[in-house]
Amino acid sequence: MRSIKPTLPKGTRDFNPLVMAKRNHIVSVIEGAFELNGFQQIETPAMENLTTLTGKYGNEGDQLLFKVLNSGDFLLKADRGSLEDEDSARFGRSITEKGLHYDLTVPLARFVVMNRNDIHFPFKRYQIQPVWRADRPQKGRYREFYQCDADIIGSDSLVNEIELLRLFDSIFRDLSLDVEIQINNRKILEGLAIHYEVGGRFTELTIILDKLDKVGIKGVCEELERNDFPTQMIEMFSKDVASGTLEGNKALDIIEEWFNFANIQVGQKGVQEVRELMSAAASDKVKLKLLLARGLDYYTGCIFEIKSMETEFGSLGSGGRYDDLTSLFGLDGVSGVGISFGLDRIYDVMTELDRFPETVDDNADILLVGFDDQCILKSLDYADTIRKAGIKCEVYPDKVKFKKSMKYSDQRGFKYVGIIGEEELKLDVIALKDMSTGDQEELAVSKVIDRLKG
RNA sequence: GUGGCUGUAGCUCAGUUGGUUAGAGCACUGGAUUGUGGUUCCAGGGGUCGUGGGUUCAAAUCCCAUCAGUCACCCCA
Repeated sequence: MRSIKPTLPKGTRDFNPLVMAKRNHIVSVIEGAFELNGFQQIETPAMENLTTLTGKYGNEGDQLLFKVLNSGDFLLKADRGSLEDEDSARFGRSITEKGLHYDLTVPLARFVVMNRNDIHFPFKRYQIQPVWRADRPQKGRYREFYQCDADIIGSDSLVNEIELLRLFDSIFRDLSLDVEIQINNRKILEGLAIHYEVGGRFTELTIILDKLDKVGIKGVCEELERNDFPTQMIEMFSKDVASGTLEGNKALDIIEEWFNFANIQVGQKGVQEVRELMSAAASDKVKLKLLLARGLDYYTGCIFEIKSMETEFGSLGSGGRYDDLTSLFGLDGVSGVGISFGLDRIYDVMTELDRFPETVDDNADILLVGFDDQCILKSLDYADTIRKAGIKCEVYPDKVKFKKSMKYSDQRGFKYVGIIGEEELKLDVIALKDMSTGDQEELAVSKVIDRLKG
């Protein structure tokens, strides 16, 4: 038979046992903190209807959705006209109605609306699941990756933002990662857009402004020009950058003055919120970054972003408040705020910095090896006894050359091997070999347990 | 969607100005050692040289196309 070359879809990965042990370590830290803070776990399907997913992430986002071909004879409902017109988007819509979820927040909104009668608000939920994006993969970017989300729905108190900031802080502390928690507020960005007299294009504007650190003032102005922002506005902006009004601690005061002067109320509200948050955050990790614009389209208030202080990497987490997400599904007046941890990037950073505890990949403590069928069966009995004492125990199932089972136990990293041969069987003992020293001793099973527990 | 780099054994890679039967390390199997792992020694299996075309007496090597991977941009966790 001709064999098929084994391959993985682009941007996906297998996780071997060692990798899983490390990933589980991260998940258990995050999950433990979520639980301690009273978040309750939910899970939603890998697939959602495209009507649920599309139009929530902006144009770019919609293009990055993985779509699932309709089952059965999908050509029956296919829009043949669009095929003739070579309109892939329209044709695609006619043969797909499901897609893999792009994040966990939109499914949450759908969940909340569908289950509103059974939910007690404020609803604190957490969710740890893979998400899929049809992006070009590169370092730290995958097409399938895990997000660990904690959200609070149905409360617009800033206390929630404060709690989530603390959660960010404590989790990254527990993972021994030094990060900066950058915060900003979309309302300030909106105010800035009004100040620069392009109120309707504030997301677009602020995404460009956000690149100031990266491409400099010249690069930003060029991009503003390319996107047809008014020349007057660009001049005003470069003047603001030159005078330093958009950076540093004084910036907030100056921007507030603009907002007061022109009576830009959104902006004033944003400044007020950020002030409150900064003073309550009680962590030196939290940094105000006035031009921070990143995050999905649906954010309306505070936005958060996690940057590693120790390595160059994309963001390790993000979050923000969204006021209107559930209204898209017909439920008004339910505001939510949430944060998300990027498991895969945290893994990559921790691997690069070698931050995993030694103990993450601890294997079973003892392997039992029998020489013949009778010995192997007897070792199953021993194994039961040993496991009842809370010791991880495995039985080698095959009758093979002893050397081979020894090699296996060495490779798997067992601390002890329990050998059961004819002699041992007769005396009802196990020849217990300490794999690190090579020492061997014949002991009754109860003594073996004592030894391993001690 | 745009650009750079790379495709040779399961993995990591070497392969000279194009030249006979394409190599190494690791991994795997067997043996030295039939009741003892890690070290060592010996032997063995394993290849459409990404794919298709072209140049040539001759292509892993040169040219073209294509596919795949990867990195960067865009955007994002």
